Amino acid sequence: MGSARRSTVSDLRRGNRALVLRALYFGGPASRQELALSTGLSAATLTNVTADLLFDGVIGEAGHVGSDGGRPRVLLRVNAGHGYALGAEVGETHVRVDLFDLAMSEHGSAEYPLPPGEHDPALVADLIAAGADRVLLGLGLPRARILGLGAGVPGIVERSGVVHAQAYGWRGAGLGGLLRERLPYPVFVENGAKAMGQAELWSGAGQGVTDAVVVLVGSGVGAAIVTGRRAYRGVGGSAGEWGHTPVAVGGRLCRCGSRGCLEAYVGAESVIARHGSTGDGDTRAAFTRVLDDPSPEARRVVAETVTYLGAGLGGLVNLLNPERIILGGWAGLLLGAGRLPAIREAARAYALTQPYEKVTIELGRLGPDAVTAGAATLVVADFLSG
Amino acid sequence: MGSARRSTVSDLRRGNRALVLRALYFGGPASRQELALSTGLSAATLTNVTADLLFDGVIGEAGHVGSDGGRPRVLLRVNAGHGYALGAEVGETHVRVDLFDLAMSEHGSAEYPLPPGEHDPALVADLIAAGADRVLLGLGLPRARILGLGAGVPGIVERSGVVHAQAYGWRGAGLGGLLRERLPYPVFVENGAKAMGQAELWSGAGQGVTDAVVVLVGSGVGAAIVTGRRAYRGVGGSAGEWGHTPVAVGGRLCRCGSRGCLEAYVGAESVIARHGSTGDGDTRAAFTRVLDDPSPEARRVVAETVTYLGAGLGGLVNLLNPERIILGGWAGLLLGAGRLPAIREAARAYALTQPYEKVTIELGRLGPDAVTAGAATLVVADFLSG
DNA sequence: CCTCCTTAATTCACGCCGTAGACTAACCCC
DNA sequence: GGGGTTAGTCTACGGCGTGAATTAAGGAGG
Repeated sequence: MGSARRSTVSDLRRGNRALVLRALYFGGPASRQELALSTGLSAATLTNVTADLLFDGVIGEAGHVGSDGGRPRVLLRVNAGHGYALGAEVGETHVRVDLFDLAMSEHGSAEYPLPPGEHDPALVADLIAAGADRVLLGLGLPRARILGLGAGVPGIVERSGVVHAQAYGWRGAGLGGLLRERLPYPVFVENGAKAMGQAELWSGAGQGVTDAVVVLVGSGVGAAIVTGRRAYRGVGGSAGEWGHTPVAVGGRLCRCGSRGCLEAYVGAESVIARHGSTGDGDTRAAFTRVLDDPSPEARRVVAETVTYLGAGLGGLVNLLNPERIILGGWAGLLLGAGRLPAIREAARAYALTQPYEKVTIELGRLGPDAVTAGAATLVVADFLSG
Repeated sequence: MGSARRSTVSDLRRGNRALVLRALYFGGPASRQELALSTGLSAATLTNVTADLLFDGVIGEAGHVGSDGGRPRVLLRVNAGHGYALGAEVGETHVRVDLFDLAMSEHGSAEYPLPPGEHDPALVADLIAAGADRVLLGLGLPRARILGLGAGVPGIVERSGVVHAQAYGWRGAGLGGLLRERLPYPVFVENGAKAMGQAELWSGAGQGVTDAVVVLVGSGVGAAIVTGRRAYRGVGGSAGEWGHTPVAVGGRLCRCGSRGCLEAYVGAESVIARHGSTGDGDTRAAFTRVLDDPSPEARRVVAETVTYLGAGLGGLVNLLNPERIILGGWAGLLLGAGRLPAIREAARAYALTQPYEKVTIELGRLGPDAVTAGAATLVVADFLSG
């Protein structure tokens, strides 16, 4: 953030409107009275602002609340159906688009397969646009109700929506621009893992928390650093590349070419390889086999994985002093399902006492639509701040 | 940051006033014309706001600038002498207070020794207050010109000014409160390393940069993560504990009790110990001897140190994707003086290409008053934002 | 049923703000 | 010294949030 701009007197209104809206969105139903307290605005202003929001249908009344001899307070809440956000996921083999309302409830889904190895940006944009059209078809939503579309993609996303993803051959693919040409509503593009991390804070294991790190363990290892409920991007949009943090200088060779990366110890494929399993194509099944294998050799590999993961987490706790760490990603969830206490213990061993006491380490709670939900939160975040 | 509050219409003025002031402070002298462009405010508002600032003496005119046939532009600049900030440093053996003007030029200094091993918070607060009084004595500054005092202290500082520093036996020392009881102007307390990091961005090797990591290598190893020109604190104020990031799981024993911490390879004492020097008390001299020792054994130790430091830096680059990394701390400066290219090369080897291309790794530029200067920037930052 | 009390929400007059557009100031060139 | 050009100021206007007064909506007590 360079310089927060606030200039005209009507920006003031916009800002206060957003302030009230956010208070209602994240703080649940509340009366004008409570809102005045939590936002610091005067009762008079609250009447004005809420009148605006009510008129626009953004919020609605939600019953009264008892009185001790005075006029009862009218509860207000965000009208979940006032706006809808589209969330898209660009995966290895498919493109998927989900429709969410403001409460992040899903209202429709569309999925198209991608031809193997084919990730032409224009084709991807076409499929996303087609999915958006299809998912909206039949619902009869006026266009004004569609707040926008967020897309979660692999690789590094610059601020403008330009994407770099080696695996897809994208070197500066202008996906944001391509989507904006095709869609009549605002478009947001973000790295899928970062979007997912934001989703965990909005509707998963990080509800109520504003600063956290969401750790994603799959074949690769990554992290989404979330501050102020928003994914931290860094200067080029690549912040959160956690997998290639050196945890054993001169250690195991990593697929990135370096040595001793965290991913070379904790990534699913490394675990499988260290166990000596043959890659039969189904990484997930192989990983589960390692976890369930009772042989001492397998137990050693798993224990080592837990140790390295804990070391990595300890480093994160020390460096970032987050309020919560959320372990996710398919391998992370499988590993954490039975071994979360051991992971916590390993993290404690490598973290300093002070910051470790402030953090809670939890498992991610979001299902398979985490990426699309996260992408949709980009849209909702924009709606809530402007 | 939870929720940015902006409510009344006069907060709007305060915000715009601060916006203009910051533009002038960080952007150097500028005409109203240029300010209108850079802040987005209208020319009329700029006249109003600058008239206010001129009236208060916060800014002043700084000559005219040529014209190509039109009215010449009047340059405005911050009046460095309008306000003064006190910066205090609480060291192992002394307490020091420096006085800075808004341009961060030093205008006076006072230093008191601390009795060996004696760090009673009330005593420290007394000495800081005495130092502040002494440094102000004779300058005849009206109290309104003193914007406040910032204190850089060891350990973990909570938001309220409560300090935890094991080495000093401070467990929740209420230094902020103690200072506020003694001083008639605002008080800010922050970890010394974080304050120093902020200083490097304001007047050192990070000028013009808003997001950077300042790495401090001495006997201990730490980092100050600076985003938006402010030190990142984390949830409990302990963010930036970089020294105990595991870089060699199961490796060398660290004084923190864990194994394989970065500090156990890069910290000055570790370097000296690996070289086999005897600790003759003067760590600095011993460290320099290792650096200058031409023996193959010493060269190996130094090369190893560079490698581990590079690995750590690579991890930071990947995780945080900063715009700049500034290497500081006495040992960091000594090491970097001759070996910065090697350190950069080592960092490149452990960082991913994309984020490494966005970062520049530089040596810190601030001298011995870095901590007091940094502490004073806390005061100035407050002045500039409100 | 009516009155009094309490609390929530609204209305109203006021002062302040930023802006557009008209206007003045200050300089250059010829 | 007149025309041209650009910087900065002045004025009228509409919008905002606020405090104080006012209205709305219920409970308690008789």
